[in-house]
Order: sequence, then structure tokens, then C-alpha cells
Amino acid sequence: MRDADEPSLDELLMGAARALRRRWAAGLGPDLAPHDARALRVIGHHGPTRLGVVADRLRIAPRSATDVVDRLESRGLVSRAPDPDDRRAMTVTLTEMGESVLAEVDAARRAGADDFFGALSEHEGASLASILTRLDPREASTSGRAGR
Amino acid sequence: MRDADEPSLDELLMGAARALRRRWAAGLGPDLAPHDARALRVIGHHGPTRLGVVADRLRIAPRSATDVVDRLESRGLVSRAPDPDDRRAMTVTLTEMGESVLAEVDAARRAGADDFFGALSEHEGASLASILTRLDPREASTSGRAGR
DNA sequence: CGACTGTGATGAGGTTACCTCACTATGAGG
DNA sequence: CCTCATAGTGAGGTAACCTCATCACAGTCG
Repeated sequence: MRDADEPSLDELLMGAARALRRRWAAGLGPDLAPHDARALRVIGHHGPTRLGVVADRLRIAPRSATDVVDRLESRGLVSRAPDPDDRRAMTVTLTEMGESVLAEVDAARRAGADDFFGALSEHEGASLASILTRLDPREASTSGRAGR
Repeated sequence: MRDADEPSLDELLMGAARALRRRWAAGLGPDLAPHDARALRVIGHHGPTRLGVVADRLRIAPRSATDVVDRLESRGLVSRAPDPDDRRAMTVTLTEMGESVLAEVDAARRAGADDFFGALSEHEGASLASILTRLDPREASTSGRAGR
């Protein structure tokens, strides 16, 4: 009985994540794919970013990061520059337009999140944060065992 | 760098969902794409399912559902049958092999979820469930308002 | 009862976001 | 200087989507 009314935790978690993701996608506008927005976020948050780092953060092959950055660059959102520390490497930085777009995206994201989490009391929000923090070990982020 | 900065709720939620998704993908085996597993779940839990319903549940165009079912059928996991109620419609049903694969997938999924949520106390689990339930409006469940 | 409009599935063809492999240029060590 | 590892990219391939057109059937109306 409880199954119908009370799905399991995993379904709840995925459902909530999906709803949130959809909200963001709706707020992105038609010109920016979700993945591009993510790349923009990575770059903007990280400062001058190497292509390889972009690939790593986006969980895609290094070669694919080139394409993503190409697209962003052709739209004037980012620009490439040689890495001063390593002449083979390229760094990517947000242009002014890129910064403004990122600000927009972040604002929409935050607004969506506020709306989404708005139903919760402050106490519930804190609870949720602490529980989720425990769930996601942050797994040394970049390089946990790359199984696959 | 531990949890130096405190990520926002939305990042925590997405991070947890991503970690869980990755865990499932790892448990799926090499022969079954995550999306195929989802389709299998939809069909298995719904009984004889129309192609259009599959498309709707998978959030893809009706035409694409045909391809997904084609692939599943060619692997012997599902079979098509005419819908008795409507002669233009086809229903999809799991074969025995499909059922067994689904059982495997579900078991792995459950095991992964248990492992994932295992860090939580019973109280925390209940808290999380109640909070997430409040977050996900369930959006008229199966069909209602086609957001988008 | 026969034409008209809507719906379910599919054939054909196109797009996109990935991938692997090969190659060049640079860094690091002997 | 020579060798090997590493950062990015060109070339080419694949898989999962999509839209448009087509066919069979359902439901409705004159």
C-alpha cells in the first residue's frame, strides 16, 4: 500500500532531481543547451580553465571538450588563451558576454531552486542539506575509480 | 580540500542523484544501456504497454519509442502484440528473458540504493523521504499536464 | 453507410553529441 | 640530443534522438 503512495528513497531522489533539472532547462532559454550552460558554469567558476579540466568536470573525453569550447567560442561566450605555465595547453576564459550569460543562468538557476525548495521550512532545508552531504562523499571529485 | 565551501541545496541534490545514477549504471552490466533498462522497467511494471505510453514515460518522441522497443525486441527482452482494444496500437510485453533481466536490474538497483542510503539512520531516511515527497509535486503522475 | 478528421505506429532522412585513433607541439629526464 | 609522456586538435564513426510523410484504424457526422 505504501508503495503507491510512498515510493522508495531512490525514486524520490531521482524524481526530485529530475523535476529540478527540468526547471532549469526551462529557464535556460532556447539558445543554450543544458550541457553548454554547465560548461559555462565550470569555466566561470574556475577562472582560466584548461581544456582537459573542462573535459574532466563535464565527464566527457578530452577531444569532446574541444568541440564544446569551440561552440561556446563561436557564440562569443568564451575565449581561448595559451596557458602561461605550459605552452601546449590552452586555457578558456569567459568573455564579458559569457559572464553576463552565466550571471543570467545562475540567477535563473537560483530562482528555480528557491522556488523548488521554497516549500520547505528552514529546518527541513537544513536537514536535507545535512543528509545529502552525508550521501555524497564528494568522492575526491575528479578521479574516483573510473570504472566503466 | 574537504567540504571547505558549503554547496547549495540544488548542487547537493544533483550531486547525490548523479552519484546514485552512476552506481546504477555500474551495476547494469555492459550489455544494457541505462535508457534500455529504464524502458524495461517501464514495460515490466506497467504490463502490456502501448508504444505511445513508453514514449511518454521515457520522455521521448513516439517515433523514438519504436526504435527503443525494436532494440529490446531484437535482444529478445520484449515482444510486441496487437492491442485487443485498438487494432492500430501495439502493446509491448516482457519476455521471460526480459523479466529475468529486469529482476536482475531491479535487484542491482535496490542493492545499490541500499548501499547508497545505508549511511543514513532510520530517522534520517524517514526525514529524507518526507522532505523529498514534499518537493516532488508528482506532476499529475502518469500523464496529466504535459509540461514542456 | 460512406466520407472526414484524428490517432497509433512506422519508414526515410537529418541532426547532434559523443567517441576512438592519429598527429603535432611542447614538457620532462636520461 | 633523444626519448617518452602529455595537451590539444583533425578525421572519421556511432548511437540516440528528432521531424515529416505514410498507412491502418477509430470515432463522428451528414
